Amino acid sequence: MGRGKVELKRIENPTSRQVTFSKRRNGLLKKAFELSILCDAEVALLIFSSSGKVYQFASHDMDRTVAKYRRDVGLSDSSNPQFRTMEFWRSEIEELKRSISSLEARQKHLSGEDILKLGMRELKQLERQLKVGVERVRSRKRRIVSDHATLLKRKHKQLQEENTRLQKRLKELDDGNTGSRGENPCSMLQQRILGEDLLNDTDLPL
Amino acid sequence: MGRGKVELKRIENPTSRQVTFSKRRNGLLKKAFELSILCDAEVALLIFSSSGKVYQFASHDMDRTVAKYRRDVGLSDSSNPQFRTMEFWRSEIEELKRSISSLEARQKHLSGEDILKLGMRELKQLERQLKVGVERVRSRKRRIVSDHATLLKRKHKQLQEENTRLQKRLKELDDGNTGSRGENPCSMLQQRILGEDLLNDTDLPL
DNA sequence: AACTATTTATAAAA
DNA sequence: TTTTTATAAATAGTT
Repeated sequence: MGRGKVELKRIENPTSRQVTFSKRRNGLLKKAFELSILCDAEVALLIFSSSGKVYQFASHDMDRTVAKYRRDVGLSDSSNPQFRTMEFWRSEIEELKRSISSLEARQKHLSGEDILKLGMRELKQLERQLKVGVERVRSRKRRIVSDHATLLKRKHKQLQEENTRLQKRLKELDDGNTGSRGENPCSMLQQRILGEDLLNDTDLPL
Repeated sequence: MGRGKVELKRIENPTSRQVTFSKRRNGLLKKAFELSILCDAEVALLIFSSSGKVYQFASHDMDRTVAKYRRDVGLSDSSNPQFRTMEFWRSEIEELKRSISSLEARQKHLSGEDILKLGMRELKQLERQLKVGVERVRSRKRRIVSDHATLLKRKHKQLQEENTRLQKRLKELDDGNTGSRGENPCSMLQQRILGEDLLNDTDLPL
């Protein structure tokens, strides 16, 4: 990504190596951050410049992530003195994980996934529940639209009133100053400006 | 870098989150590797997918790099192994609880509850998803009924064939032994008995 | 640190 | 997942 391709080997020129390090380090840290957010991943990144300076990113907590890594990869010292306490927590966690599994299963069912093993009775119940959900969502949507329409009507009325007021005032001025006929162009201008102001927050995000 | 800009927040769609994770993970690992080569840096990268799978890159050696990091940064109490473990479990539990909360919230939304704070866009998406769910459930129901009908047809055919066979045999016996005419009541009996047997498991639980 | 011409990465779709 | 394609991002070389 740049004026030229670069081959994958240590950059010999110390200056450009330093510059490249600075740029790419930032890029890498940024991307690590993005990955953790976008994909809900746990990411830990350690970078030591050749001069020994540290740069780091940890989505959760460096120690936690490293501990997790050690657990997954290597040694498990189950002969720990506080093994009992650990066991307690472990079971606590197992229970939480079970809760999550069942919630996730339910979630899938509600999305119509993983329903091959369900019987007719469960399917009917599921369909009923989904219909209720759809109806509630629709109802809420209707309500929002309706509320918004009411708001628009009110603003519209205000606009009309203001408009009438303005035109009246202009006509008074016009009649008082000159005998010229026809619309005063300023009335149109005023109307437009006022309109833009009042309409500022009337957009319904669809 | 793609067909569209993407905002920095957790990707809600699980499929595209997985796809994105896969791509970006590879990208991140590649860039970590490149940085270590090009700039002669020591880089360690740990990535845990939300499903718990680990991916790692270490230009030198994970433990060495982590140890170096601890020397530079973590001189605190957190280097105590027991403290670390405790912290690890604590944060693990907190994260699980957070997951449960968010799953429960999502569940409520899918049931049409707690949707007052959702905007029009979210509501639309929710409705779409619910409709997809309903359609999938209906489709599955249709499939079950259809399969069941097929099964019934097959059994029915078997019954008819068996019936024909039995009647023929009875007629042969009848013709050979007596000159009496009319249906032999036993044929009806046989048919019923056989029928009950074959129909044993043909009930569709509705 | 800024500026672009280019190369890369990747979002969306298949 | 992997491939393809259109675009968004990153960044190499330059100022």
